[in-house]
Amino acid sequence: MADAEEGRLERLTGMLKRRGIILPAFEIHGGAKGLYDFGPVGGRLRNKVNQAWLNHWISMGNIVELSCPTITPYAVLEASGHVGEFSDFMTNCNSCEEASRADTILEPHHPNPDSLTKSDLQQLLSDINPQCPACGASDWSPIVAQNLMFNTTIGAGKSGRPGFLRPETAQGMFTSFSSLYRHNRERLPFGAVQVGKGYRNEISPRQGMIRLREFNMAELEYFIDPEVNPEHDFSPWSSIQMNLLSETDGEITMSITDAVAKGIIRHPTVGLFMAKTFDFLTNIGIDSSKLRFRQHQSDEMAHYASDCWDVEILGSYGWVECVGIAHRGCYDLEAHEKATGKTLRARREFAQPKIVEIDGWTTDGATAGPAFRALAGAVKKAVEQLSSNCEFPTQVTLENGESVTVDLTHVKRVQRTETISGEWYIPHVVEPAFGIDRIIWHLLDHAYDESGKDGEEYVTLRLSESIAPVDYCVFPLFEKDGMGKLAKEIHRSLCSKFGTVSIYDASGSIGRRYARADEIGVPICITVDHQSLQDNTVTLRDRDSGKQSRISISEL
RNA sequence: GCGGAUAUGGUGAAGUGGUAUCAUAGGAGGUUUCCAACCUUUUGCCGGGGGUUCGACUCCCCCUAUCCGCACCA
Repeated sequence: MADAEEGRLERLTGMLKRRGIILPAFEIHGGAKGLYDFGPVGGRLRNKVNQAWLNHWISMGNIVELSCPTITPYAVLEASGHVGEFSDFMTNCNSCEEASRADTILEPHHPNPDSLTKSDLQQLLSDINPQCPACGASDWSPIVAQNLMFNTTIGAGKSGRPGFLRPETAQGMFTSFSSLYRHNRERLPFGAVQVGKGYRNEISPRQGMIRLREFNMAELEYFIDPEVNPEHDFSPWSSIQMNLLSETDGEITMSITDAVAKGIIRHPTVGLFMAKTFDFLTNIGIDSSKLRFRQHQSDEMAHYASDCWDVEILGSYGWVECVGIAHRGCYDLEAHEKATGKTLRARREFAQPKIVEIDGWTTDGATAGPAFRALAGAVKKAVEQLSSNCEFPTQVTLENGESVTVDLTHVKRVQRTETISGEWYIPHVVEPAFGIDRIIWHLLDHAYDESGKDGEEYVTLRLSESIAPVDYCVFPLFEKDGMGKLAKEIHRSLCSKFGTVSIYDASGSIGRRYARADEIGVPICITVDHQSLQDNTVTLRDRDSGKQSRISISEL
């Protein structure tokens, strides 16, 4: 990176701190790695970005907002695969306090200890009781899962259950599937969104806002029927050329519309969310020339995913992944189904009901029960597999390999016609996942303009009006002669409007006040001057053009 | 986690074994009829903990944080 660029990064970081936008957290106690504050200006900025994001998706009409806990029971993240995929099992030597990976110290005693569950690993550790590689003792503390998730205990003492701070917001939306399904009148497609905190105990957070231990994320889970070919209207994006980095075609410039038509984007719904993500990011002020979609390589994707595109944004740290849009198949709902035994499915009605002739056998509980006792259940399963022309008595083989003789007194003929009107299936999910902090970083990076006027050093933060943290600054040209009083009245009246933030500033020269406002990206400055006292008008000064216009106070 | 560098007002920097200088910013007052002007005045700093020393911001050790490589990044 060029030296000039590095200097810019330092000046930008300094400005963000000085102006109360983004600051290292807990700094008076020495700070904490990977944790940042959004300050008096940044807090509002973050909130507006979150709101813009929520509104963007909820306006689709079939997407609802959820808010799930950040504290998550162990079982939930075990089902999702995070415990297994995301952890190392650690144990401490009780003699020398040295921490070791349980699978590593058991390697000589098991072909693949990495594949064991926690309890199996604990069992093996207790059985073998290997020597500590550091001190030679054989005294190990119980195995604990240690991974990128922050673990905690839900409840106190012996009744406490293990849990984690969530590493993503998605799982709460999967576990709420039944409620979502009912709310949406059992009709797909529908989606759920959630903005909130996620936590990952990164080994080494870096690059300021880019890798955090506690971060703001925003995820959308969009549930679809895999057998329905969606007909999305891509016409709004047909003439917008996007930068695509395709797995097969490399770097190309093409509209989303064409990329879906050509199959480069493998699923139309993934394409739709890519297009809508592009709209969102450019609407809030990301420079579209510094935005690209990068398709995951097949070996880079999770095994269950069929297509995944990252949105990468170019900023002071190079190209950074800020959004991931993944087709996750039925992986997540299926995983929670398996773990809980609950049904997480949607119903699909057939165009024509299927008529099924059932002709076979089942057991007669009154006779088979006493006859087979504990085996009766298995016998019933086996009998129901028999063909309709079976003759009794007959030998059936049970699940456990045992063979029993079943005669006619144990069974009943089943003959009926069933009409099956539909079937239950596990919906597929398309998941756009946004790193809000990274997006905010790039908004600031792209908006930060030091070009100034006449070559002087002058900073303007050219934030989009939709996310600017402060909407107005109100200045009296001078505080005397009643200008201060009138300006304060205007300021209070603006603040009382829902969702509007105004700053009153009477300190320093007018030029200095404009400069302060420009540095935090205030789009409009309102100045009360002598004429205001005569005719109740004020000047509006536009941040980006510097142009002034005069309007009546009542029109504000 | 490994290697290297760094840590001084809000920000950016200078400096010293005897408590600190500069620029800028902030507050108050004055001046000023619209883009960091000027005058007066004022506020505020040696990351934390140990050690050496009569005395440590300065030297040594540990910790924390920041930056740069490497490793890690579902």
